Amino acid sequence: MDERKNCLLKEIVECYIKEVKPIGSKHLCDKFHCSSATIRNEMAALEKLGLLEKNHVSSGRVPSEAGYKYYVEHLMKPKELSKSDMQKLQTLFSNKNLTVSDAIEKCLEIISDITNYTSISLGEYSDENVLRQVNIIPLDDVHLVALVCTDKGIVKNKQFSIPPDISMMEVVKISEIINKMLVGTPISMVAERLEYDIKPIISKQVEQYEAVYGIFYDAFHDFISNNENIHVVGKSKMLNQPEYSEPSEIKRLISKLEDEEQVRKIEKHDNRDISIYIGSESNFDDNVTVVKTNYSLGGEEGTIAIIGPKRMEYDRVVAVLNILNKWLEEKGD
Amino acid sequence: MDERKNCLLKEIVECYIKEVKPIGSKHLCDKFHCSSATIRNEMAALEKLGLLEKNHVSSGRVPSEAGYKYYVEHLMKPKELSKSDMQKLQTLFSNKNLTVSDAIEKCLEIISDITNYTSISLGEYSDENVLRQVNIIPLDDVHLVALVCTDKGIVKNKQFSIPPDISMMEVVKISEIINKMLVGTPISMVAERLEYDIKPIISKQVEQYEAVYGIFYDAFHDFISNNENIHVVGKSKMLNQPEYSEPSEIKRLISKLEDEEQVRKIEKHDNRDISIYIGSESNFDDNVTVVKTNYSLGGEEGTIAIIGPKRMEYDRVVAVLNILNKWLEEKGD
DNA sequence: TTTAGCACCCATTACCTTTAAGTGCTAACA
DNA sequence: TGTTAGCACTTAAAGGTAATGGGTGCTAAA
Repeated sequence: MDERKNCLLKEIVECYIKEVKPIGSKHLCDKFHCSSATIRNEMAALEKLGLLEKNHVSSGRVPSEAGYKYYVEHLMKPKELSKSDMQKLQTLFSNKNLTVSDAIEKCLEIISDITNYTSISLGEYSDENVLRQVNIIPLDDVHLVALVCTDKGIVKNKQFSIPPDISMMEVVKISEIINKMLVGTPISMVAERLEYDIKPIISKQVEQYEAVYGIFYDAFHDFISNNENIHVVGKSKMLNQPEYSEPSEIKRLISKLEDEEQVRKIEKHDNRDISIYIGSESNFDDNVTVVKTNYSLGGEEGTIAIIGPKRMEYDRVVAVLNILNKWLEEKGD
Repeated sequence: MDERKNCLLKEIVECYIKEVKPIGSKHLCDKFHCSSATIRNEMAALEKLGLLEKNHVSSGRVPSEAGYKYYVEHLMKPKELSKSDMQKLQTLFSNKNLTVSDAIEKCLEIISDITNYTSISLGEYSDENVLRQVNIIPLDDVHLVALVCTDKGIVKNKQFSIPPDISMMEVVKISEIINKMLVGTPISMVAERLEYDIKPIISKQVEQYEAVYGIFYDAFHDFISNNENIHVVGKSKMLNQPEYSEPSEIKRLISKLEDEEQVRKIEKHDNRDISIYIGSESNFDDNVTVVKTNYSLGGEEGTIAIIGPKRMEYDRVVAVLNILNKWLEEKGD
């Protein structure tokens, strides 16, 4: 890989990203001040290295997966964002009063808007959340709302109807015991401590303790199990990409994006770097690239991912995520 | 419209729904014990009545919008559901412990599953919800969670940071005033009473009352303005319909289904009947039919709508909604 | 009122040809 | 030794033509 091959590959990748057509040797003569034959020789070499591909024997060249990878790792430089893109980001940054989940949602919308790709978030409450308090709010004789609140301000509520042989007072009493003993426990540990620390105590003090225990178990369990916040924004954006001109391809992709199980295959990222997973590396679909980064914000942490075609505008996407990352970091601490 | 024309139209509509191909006269000879020429005469008559259409001069017939309408109003009979469909519904009905929004969501999933069409819900909290209590839960010196709870068990929470010159105690004090005065007020009226009944009082008792007032205003405002619960389930189901074989059509539809503003054009229905809006009547897209019904469940009321192609299996859809309706009614009261 | 017969219509398909874009290879050149 | 011109070759895409098949409306006779 000499200097000229690097330049050539860079040119071919970037040109292909723009034009979506296989690149022929003639198109590059001018830029490289040489004849098409010379370019062809170089291209043949790049193909031998596995960085370029042909669709058929006499077609122009297209970057291979390895070619894209080499490009993002060695050749690409993040791009300056346009004025209008920066403005859109500013509207997000200036909005101070968003809740965590709204901020992330808004984030995704803006990403989708300025990149024209699909964006997703995979979030969950972090272990920084410790139990702050449990409230029982009676609605009437048989209905109550159980409220679980963490010190990071995440609040979940669940409604219950209690069996007729249990008095509301007993439930409230137990909530008080929990408040005394479990406050400060990381939210992920609460279920366990409920079982081993609380259950033995209430089994002595309360008659129908199994039923009452169930209420609290459910309330916490709900907190934990609804822990996964998955959002997918801009599903239809991908359809504007020229690679989705075949109905069958469109259906395949849209169905995948609709299917939470499939989306969950995009695993969480584990650091703040921006990582790029191309095609088969994406773990989601061989025809897309997934770009990921991490966030940690107000007791929730997770991954933001952008899904685009393999010929994604990597330089812009990385630039957007860089800026977003900086913002999330400031906001997170 | 004599008896035979009715039969013929019914046959054509139902056949077209199954086959998705224009129906020619020959296909109906056997069933009607007459020659194709006779059928052709009748078809020409039905076309003159505006109930059938031709794609081009020598093609078979296709039901017109008016034809579908006549069919659903005069000819269609709700179908018996299959065993497996009934079983799927049973899994929904047997699940007792669902919250309102989960129940509706589940409902939509099952509808989409058994009809293979897209289903949506447009819900909002009903005026049956009256304010039950407001809680202020301090998180630390400057952060608090405001909690609004209605007697139907709908609970919303919102986190605030309070300005440094306001003490937490003042906020709590005002929450007590609100609890004394506003409990029992329909949730839609709270903002108004807050302005006219509460504000004058606290303006005397609290120094920085504007800021504190803002907190409660925001908390309630959020309750009201996040009032619209829109869910769309099974967007990709429509893509399995043979009418969506053109990329441009697919994009158009998916983009519409993704766009909340567009979906909102499907207006709320106002009674428990099942109503059918075909094509241009749908207010959403000329190429689809929207079937609507109403629900009222645990303090939330709204509309469930099914979006399918105009050649929807009306008889099955109506049957499903009939059963669902019955269940929602039982559960609602 | 129903039917057979016939002329006619047109979307779809298959097949063929042309065109344009591009390649690899060879041999000559600097 | 790297570069280039020239040439034979490949292929997808576009265009043109013809055949096919499913359908119609109309007329005239039963």
